[in-house]
Amino acid sequence: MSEMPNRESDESEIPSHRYDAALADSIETRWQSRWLADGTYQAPNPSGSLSDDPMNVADRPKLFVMDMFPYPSGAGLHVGHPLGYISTDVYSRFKRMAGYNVLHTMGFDAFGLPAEEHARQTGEHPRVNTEQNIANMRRQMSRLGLGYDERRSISTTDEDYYRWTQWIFLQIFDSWFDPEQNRARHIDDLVAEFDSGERLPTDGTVWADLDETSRRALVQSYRLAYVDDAPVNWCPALGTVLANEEITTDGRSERGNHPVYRRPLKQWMMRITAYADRLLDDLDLLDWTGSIKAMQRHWIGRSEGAHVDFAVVGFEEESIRVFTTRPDTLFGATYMVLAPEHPMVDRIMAAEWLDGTPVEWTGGEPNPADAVAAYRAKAAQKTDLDRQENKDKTGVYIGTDALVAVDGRKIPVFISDYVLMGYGTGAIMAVPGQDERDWDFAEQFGLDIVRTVQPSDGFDGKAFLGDGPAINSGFLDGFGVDDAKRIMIEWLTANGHGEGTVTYKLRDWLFSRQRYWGEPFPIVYDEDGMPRAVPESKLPVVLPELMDWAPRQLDKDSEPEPPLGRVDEWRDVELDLGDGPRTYRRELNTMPQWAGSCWYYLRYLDPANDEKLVDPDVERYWMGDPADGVGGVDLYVGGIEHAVLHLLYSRFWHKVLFDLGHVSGREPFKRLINQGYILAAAFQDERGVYVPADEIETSDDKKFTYEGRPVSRSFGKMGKSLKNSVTPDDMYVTYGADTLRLYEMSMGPIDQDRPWETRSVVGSQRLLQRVWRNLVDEATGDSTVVDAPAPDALRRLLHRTIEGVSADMNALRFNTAIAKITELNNELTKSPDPTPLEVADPLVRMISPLVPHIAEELWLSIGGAGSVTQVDFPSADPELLVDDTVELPVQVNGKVRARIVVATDASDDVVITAALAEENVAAHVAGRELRKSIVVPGRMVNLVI
RNA sequence: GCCCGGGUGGUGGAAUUGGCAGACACGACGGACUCAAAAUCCGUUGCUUUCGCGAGCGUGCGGGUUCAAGUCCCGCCCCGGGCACCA
Repeated sequence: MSEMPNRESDESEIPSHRYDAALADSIETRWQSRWLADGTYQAPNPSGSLSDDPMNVADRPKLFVMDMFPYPSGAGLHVGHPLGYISTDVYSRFKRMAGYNVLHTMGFDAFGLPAEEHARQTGEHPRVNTEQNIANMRRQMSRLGLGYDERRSISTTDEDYYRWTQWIFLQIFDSWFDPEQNRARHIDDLVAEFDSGERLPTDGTVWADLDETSRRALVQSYRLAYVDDAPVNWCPALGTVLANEEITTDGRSERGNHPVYRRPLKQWMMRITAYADRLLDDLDLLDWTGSIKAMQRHWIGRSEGAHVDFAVVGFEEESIRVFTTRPDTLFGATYMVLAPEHPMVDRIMAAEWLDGTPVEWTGGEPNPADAVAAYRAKAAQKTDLDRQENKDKTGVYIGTDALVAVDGRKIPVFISDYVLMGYGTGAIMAVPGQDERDWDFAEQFGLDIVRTVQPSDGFDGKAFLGDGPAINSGFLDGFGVDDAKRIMIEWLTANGHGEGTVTYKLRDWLFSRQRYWGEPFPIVYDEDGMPRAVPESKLPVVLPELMDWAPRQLDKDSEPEPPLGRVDEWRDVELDLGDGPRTYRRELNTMPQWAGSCWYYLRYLDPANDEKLVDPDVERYWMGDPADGVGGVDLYVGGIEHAVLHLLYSRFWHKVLFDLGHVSGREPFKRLINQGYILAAAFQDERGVYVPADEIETSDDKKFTYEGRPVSRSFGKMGKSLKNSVTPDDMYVTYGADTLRLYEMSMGPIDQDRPWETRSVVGSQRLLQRVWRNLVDEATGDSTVVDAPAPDALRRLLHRTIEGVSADMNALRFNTAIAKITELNNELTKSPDPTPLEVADPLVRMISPLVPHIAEELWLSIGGAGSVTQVDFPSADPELLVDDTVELPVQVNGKVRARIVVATDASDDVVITAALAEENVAAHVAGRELRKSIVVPGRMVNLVI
């Protein structure tokens, strides 16, 4: 205590050892230094470099608790950011005290666009700024008392880290997906199977007849990471291509809201579609919320149905393949639609309109070719937003008809933009009777509408989507939808006109970016332009220093140009890949920001290992779960915004690593919680411009003004854009970090959004002040705790509190845990007697996960040994949880009329007799006959008259 | 349109299995202490009614099941989030 600042009162009469912000500050900073020096939060590994104390592992169960790591932004934290971090910190501390070996650390997702944009503005290299920001965030987090194992912290931009990101890429590159075994295997296995003839190439080529270059090209086409010349989302303003997931629904970039154009480009892709079923099915194994599972299921978009082939009249060798979920409605198909950009359109459109072609089918053009060209031009001009807002059906006939195999009918073929090239086969059979979109189109173009399912009685809509007996459907008539589907698929298969199949909305993952600040690919190209892996021994492929790194400002029609192409001496490299030293050209794209965040949890486990990604023993210990073989991080907390991107990519990589034997379980994150956001009042002036929320004046009649002018109030996510941020530093100055932690945890359930109210923070400070005052003399700073037995009632309350707080903390219900602690402390406050050690000791242990600094100080004060972060959490004596007597509410006809106190083990008769003896009960019964009486032991009595 | 959440005092929220609705806190009001203020401590605080005891009403709305419903069932309304011409 000697180093405590002397704040003896002069005129003011504030006691010198009152728990206020200044005292909190001195306690907090002192303990933070101490924890750092002592390595208080270090978690031992079972083996390897962090296995300093193997016995600590041997006799304790493990728990791996993780937050979604942040991007090290330059703006610093506001009080909304650490909500999740405090939750995991409290939970980790509680579990550590409950006997677990807890791994909890924090890293930084530091590659990505904002660092480049900052560098573009300042001329400073991204690495300089990134490292400053990381240092600043580390400082802010440690000031909050977040207990991390700092030895395990990583940044995705560390060479020692991205070396392994590149290594994983090579594992994926050197793999293919075996559909029979439903798993990834090494690419050499594929070559061996081709060599032996055990497997035949799916493209119909004969392996033995291929030369070396063709063989290599064939193998490329099987890899899980492959180069594809595919239509991509090109964003000239950002100078890069973007993944589908990074595009908003109105066709703009999620970052910066810039226009995005579709264009074909050679890009790296990841074959995530191969894992669609496993990504879908294994969701059932996870303890995640329903909504996030629903989002992933929807994103994967599995849909069962059939492929059906339609012969094209006049083109013997062509057939149109469609995907449908309703093969049972084939008898009701009255026309077909191809996507406007479907490659078959040019081959099968007619030269001339047939006589009698309705003029509205021709788009007013003299021949099909002109109609198609005009329609395509018009469709290309529509933005995705137009298509969403205006769902009127448009299209043109291409002059050609197709044959419905099942009954030989001839039906016209249209193109229309309501059919999307990117889903199914880009072509549909249109069944207006059972599809609303087809109905609209058929009405628009005067096409036949045939119902093939009998609508239910009273149905007065258009297309009927429900179940019912098939009609107008030949051999299907009378069957329900499910049976009819099955029978039709059997017929299609038997007659060679199609087969049952499954389609997904999930697309392969576009994996390359034209950026500087990202992981370089460990790939070089030979003179044939074929990608070759850089040998493992040459990793990492280090990102070259580059001052002219900024992306060019490009226009819509320009070629994307990767910044790394400007470093000539890096671009060309001499390597020996087994056939002598040769010159190769490096891959110049970099990986997307998702790459580093796909696997960081694994590196936390064994951050210094330079032999392996992670030692298998260490991985099994922290990730393993012998019970179900699923494995994974025990608790992962982060924002809902990563519901499909990060969490789907990460699961995909983990499954590949699992298939290849590098990890022991099938899933990376066993339990996931999405924390809510902190909302705060935001104010807009009459122009709608946000004004600083901390300069608003509130008049007596609840009107808000800014600089004398009226403003309107709303609530939104705290942040810069709404000008409603509150910084943690302000809170430290006024209250201290423990108060801030306590307030954030007491606001409500962890997964719920909550409005910030600075004026309410004082309630949390008062609790800490009362706890302090119940244990410490404010004038002298000495402990007032006495070693005397607690009164029986207090002892029983203590044990009930211990029981409740343990249960709440286990279930991450920190708000109710705090309420229970408050109740116990209120009893101490009311009591004129000094606090017995019997109560003070467990009280300090109980508050320690929530408010570790003041807990350490009080622990020292009451004579506790060591750090309170490492002692046992108190446990309740079961005998003290039951009382001899219990107070029961007495209801008459369901309304409470009195309360009685009876023995806990009183018989029903005794309870009813006691209830009837109550004056107010007797008055309500009023001599009427008791028809029924219900006694719920320990809860209540209900008398029915 | 479809799929997830949610709706409880002036405010944030509590009620783990159908069993005392409103724990705990903020705010407000009253009191003690003080020359005074702050801080602290004590008390009141869902609405209506009553001097009081008490009584009536009350968990978005309308029905239902039950001795008993915030909780279960049916039908709606509103708010938030996600997806959306996905065949």
